[in-house]
Amino acid sequence: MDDKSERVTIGGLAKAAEVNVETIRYYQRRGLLNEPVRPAGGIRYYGSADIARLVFIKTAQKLGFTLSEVSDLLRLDDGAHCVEASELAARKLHNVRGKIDTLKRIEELLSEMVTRCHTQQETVACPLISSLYKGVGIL
Amino acid sequence: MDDKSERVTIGGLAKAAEVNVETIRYYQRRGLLNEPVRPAGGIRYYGSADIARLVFIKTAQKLGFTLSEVSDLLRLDDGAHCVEASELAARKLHNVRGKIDTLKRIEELLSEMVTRCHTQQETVACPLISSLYKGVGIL
DNA sequence: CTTAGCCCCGTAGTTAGGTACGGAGTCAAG
DNA sequence: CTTGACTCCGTACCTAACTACGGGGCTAAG
Repeated sequence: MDDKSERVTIGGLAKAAEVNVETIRYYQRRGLLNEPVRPAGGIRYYGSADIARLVFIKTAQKLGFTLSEVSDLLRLDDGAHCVEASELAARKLHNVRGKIDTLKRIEELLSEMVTRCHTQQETVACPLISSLYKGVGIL
Repeated sequence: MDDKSERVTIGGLAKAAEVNVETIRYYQRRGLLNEPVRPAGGIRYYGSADIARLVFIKTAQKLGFTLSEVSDLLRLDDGAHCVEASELAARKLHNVRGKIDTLKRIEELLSEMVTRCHTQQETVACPLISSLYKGVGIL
């Protein structure tokens, strides 16, 4: 049980979680990660729970949660708030679906413009530039 | 030909293009819109070309172009650079498709998590929270 | 015991795209 | 000719999530 993942310095924690040292401090200032007690003029030591917490944060971020939402999720991590947590995720999911729809519409528009530029037959002006001046309807 | 869209003040231009006056000034500072000459201690007047330019900027932005890309597009608007413009759009399209793929993957993950929380049968811990601690593979 | 390499802490800067503020000058209606 | 709305200009502030810097202290290896 002499695990090296216990008793690491902030630099070791940063390496283990693949984040910047400054990022860790930033998370501490934001209250996402707590600062271990500092032994009177010494340095702070971190353990595997801190690494796990950083993994949690990074994962949630990858899924599109903001740091303030990550705070909320961490507060809901007490074994009694699964419903609230999943509601938060459901809202995020809704939000993600909206973004997908918007991006699909953009994809349509862009690919049509690119195609028209490519198959430029009789056209005088650049179809892409003209479209931008004309504006796009739904968006 | 006494069109009101000629000779409008910056406030009128802002109203016509539905942007903030400060935004117009910001675009001028960024070189996206030029400042008409100011008649010695008087005020500047704008015309329909300026409105068109703002429409162009807003449309390009909606399609996901950054203001610096919008600058590029405006520079390519001389009737001789359709190819370059469409290449820029093609890169953006590629980029949009990448974003869609990522978001679809996120959608999958989130909806699975939400479902597992909802149909929580024998599980002890919240499936969502557990997943966040475990991390997600591809992303 | 020295010294290189960390750690601590506070503050400031970065990117993107604006938004806000404030004092001085100007324009147009009444 | 006054008054109220608007313009001009510079500078500062905003969000989000970091990233950088710098002076001073501590720690571990040789």
